[in-house]
Amino acid sequence: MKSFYPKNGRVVLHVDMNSFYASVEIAHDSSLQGKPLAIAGNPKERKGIVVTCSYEAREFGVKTTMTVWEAKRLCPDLIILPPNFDRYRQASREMFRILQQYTLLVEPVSIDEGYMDITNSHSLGKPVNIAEAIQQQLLSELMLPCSIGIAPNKFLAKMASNMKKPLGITVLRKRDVQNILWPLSVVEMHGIGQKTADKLSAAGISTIGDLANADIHLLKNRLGIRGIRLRERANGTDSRKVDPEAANEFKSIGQSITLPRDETKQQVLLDVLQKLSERVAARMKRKDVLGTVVTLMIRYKDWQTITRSKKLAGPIEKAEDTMAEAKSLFLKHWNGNGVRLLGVTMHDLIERDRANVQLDLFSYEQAVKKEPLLEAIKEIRKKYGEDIIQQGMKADEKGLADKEADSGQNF
DNA sequence: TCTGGGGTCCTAGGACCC
DNA sequence: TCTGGGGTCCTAGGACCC
Repeated sequence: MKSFYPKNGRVVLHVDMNSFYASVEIAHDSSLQGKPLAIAGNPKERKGIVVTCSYEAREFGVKTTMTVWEAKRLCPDLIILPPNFDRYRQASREMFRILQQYTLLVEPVSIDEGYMDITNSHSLGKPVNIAEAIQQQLLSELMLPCSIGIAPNKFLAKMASNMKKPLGITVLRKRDVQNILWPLSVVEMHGIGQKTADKLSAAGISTIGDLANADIHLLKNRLGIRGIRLRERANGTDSRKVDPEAANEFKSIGQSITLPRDETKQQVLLDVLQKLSERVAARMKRKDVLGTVVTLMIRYKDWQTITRSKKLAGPIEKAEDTMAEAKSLFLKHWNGNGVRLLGVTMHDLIERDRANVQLDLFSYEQAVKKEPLLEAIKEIRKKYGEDIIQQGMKADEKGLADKEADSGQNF
């Protein structure tokens, strides 16, 4: 019997939960079954946009990101529930636990979707049978429907899972790309939004097939390196590995909030900033990381949005430090106009263990300015032992000792 | 009554260094 | 004397996704 993908091919699944938040609510309260349901913020706090909705609601034309009043107009009987993220996170954990029963090569992408590499899971059966088993188990144990794409790489698996909803299973082989993918509009492609679609359209590229066969230099000119990559994807090529660790390597932690009304009072805004800083610091603490770049986001009442960031001399973790940086950015850049949204984000995160070493290197740099160099180096040695001191630092130590306390030195 | 909140990745210009 | 080019860091912002 021929294997599913011959010659070193891989078998990747993309599991995509169907209208996840709404499905979790229905699983939690069966009286919602079969009714038009939307998960949305409170319209009185002007956060009233639809985050997810049930398929019954979709039949009325209700869509994600629609305002609540718009959705209500289309579907007067629409049931609206506020999001319960703790409940969704719990359901998400249970869902990934099930996926991991099939293979440990599971890469969560978001709360409700993930990739699986089942290339070497022959013993579980054929890919389609594995997908069916996963879909059935999620449905019977969690009462949550999903769609699954089966393909030789992540991009095609993602495109495949999107083709049949709800409860679909779609196989997309590389040889199907021409027939199935190429006729579609470029905006259907994962990674292409309206802006990029407009740019492509201006260049005479409207279908995925056009993109697959477009001139490489033209794409490079218009879209940069993304253009090259998108063209490869349009040809069914994607070499990204399924990486179970990817979800743990997050790059930033931020909090933002849309204010109840456009706000011009400085003290009120600073109070909001304080709350945001506290929450960011709490999350950094929970994740055992420190941050070295802080970004402030201000959205004005006219929707104009600015971000202002600062690279710090050393990593920070405390709420008061985060607040101090956010506040100084705010006072420096706020133009006095009504503010609609404020956000605080920490980037360039490092794990606490490594951060401690870096903190001491930082204080070492400071110490260099005042103390004899070799003393400061000995201090650090004593604390961490020889091996933790980087090669470069040892090299620098020699040079520095010769020069005496040259405060311009940087590690 | 338009427009949430959490992210990632990429680009581009200026500073600075060699 | 009139003037290169590459690399990295920092900052701001755009595009996209769920």
